[in-house]
Amino acid sequence: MLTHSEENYLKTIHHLSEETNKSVSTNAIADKLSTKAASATDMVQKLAAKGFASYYKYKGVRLTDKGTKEALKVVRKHRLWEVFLVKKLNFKWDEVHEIAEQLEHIKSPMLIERLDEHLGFPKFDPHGDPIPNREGIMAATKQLLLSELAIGNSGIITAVKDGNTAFLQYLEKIGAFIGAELQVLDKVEFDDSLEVSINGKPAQFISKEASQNILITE
Amino acid sequence: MLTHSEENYLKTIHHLSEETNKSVSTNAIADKLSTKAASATDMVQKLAAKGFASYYKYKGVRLTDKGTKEALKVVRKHRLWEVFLVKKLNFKWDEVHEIAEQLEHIKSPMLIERLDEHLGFPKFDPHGDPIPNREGIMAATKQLLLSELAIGNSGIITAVKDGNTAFLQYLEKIGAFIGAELQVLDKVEFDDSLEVSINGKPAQFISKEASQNILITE
DNA sequence: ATTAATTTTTAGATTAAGCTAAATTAATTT
DNA sequence: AAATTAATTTAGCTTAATCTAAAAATTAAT
Repeated sequence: MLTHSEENYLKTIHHLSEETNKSVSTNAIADKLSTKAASATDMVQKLAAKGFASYYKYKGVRLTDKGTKEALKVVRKHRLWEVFLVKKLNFKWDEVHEIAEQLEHIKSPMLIERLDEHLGFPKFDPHGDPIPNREGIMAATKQLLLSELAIGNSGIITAVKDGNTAFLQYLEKIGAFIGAELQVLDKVEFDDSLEVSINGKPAQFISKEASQNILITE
Repeated sequence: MLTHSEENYLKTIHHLSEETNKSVSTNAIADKLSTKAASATDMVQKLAAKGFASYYKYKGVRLTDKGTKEALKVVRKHRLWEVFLVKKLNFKWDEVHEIAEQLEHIKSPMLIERLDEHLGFPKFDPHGDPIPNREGIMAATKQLLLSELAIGNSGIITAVKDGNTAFLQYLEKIGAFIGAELQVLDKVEFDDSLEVSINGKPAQFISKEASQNILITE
């Protein structure tokens, strides 16, 4: 059984190596966890001894498959709790991280499965990050801002960055629901607004500000 | 800020002295927490040093007002999470204790207030135990099933377990409203039905099934 | 390619929580 | 009331997670 601290280290190592797939330095870990390098070294050696990571002195760490699996379990819990806090308890998306940092360590496989069901098996958390499923598999697609989508390309709306009421009402008005397919038809040079079609419906214009607040996957 | 362990000790001391109002022995605490008396002694001294308890060697502990306040906060959290698990995640009432033991230590006053609201400000947990409010005040009595009430005793109807329409209509017909006073006059051995008076009205019979679906406080 | 600077590890303390075994105090029995 | 039993506390050890300071290895710079 993993301690809170072990889980935090696994999650951090996973996060730091996710993009690059390279081994992670103890200093980077210490920075991320606001602790000291000496502490990170200690823990990394412990995780390696338990088979969660492979580690060579002065060369950094990487997670083993076993370690990755555990890290993804924590990520899954963290992100599901974030969805709960936002969707059910009406927290703002930027208020939930610290509470989820605590909730992610609750140990009960049944709890997390029931929570997942209760939330309707969400695929993304309120920040747009994908939620790993029970097996640790998650949507591989990178999240983009609508504003980053090239002309002619299309994607599915997965989340909004700032979910303030006025913005959500605006989205509702133009039919831009979570899950809707959206294609960029053209960009207006003048104000960086986008001409888009939503679920094949007739074209609409979306302002630069709005397009930087809508998250999609290609 | 209290540690998990400190919170567990406060809760346990509170629980053990709740009925009798007498000081609690370190052995009783150790038993309840499945730990050793020596550990309980250590912690009790620490809690006393921090002003949460008053303790005299060989004489046992009692909580100070400050300690009681903290203990009740933990109890409030525990019981609200139990309601959440049963009402929202469909756990059975006897499956929730261990998960709530973990959830009760999550630190976020805002979280617990939002949860309370989300659950509709419940007054009792799924076991019938009263939930302290934000100020630590709670209904003095535990909820019982009507079927658990002894002959001659009376109580106030506070809730029903399964509130299906047919049952509520039946209750209405016999005048058994929430808040009504109900006295058990006799038990029928044959089918375990109860002869009761409701708000002093002429006697009625309530089936075993119905009596196991009505919650009362004495 | 040495030297200097930086990064990383090791060594040794510290704090919190727990344990066992021994010592002490309280309670019970004769 | 003294002796025995039981309850409680103290002393000293252990583990996990942290820290600081010193040592060692790596990287960068002249």
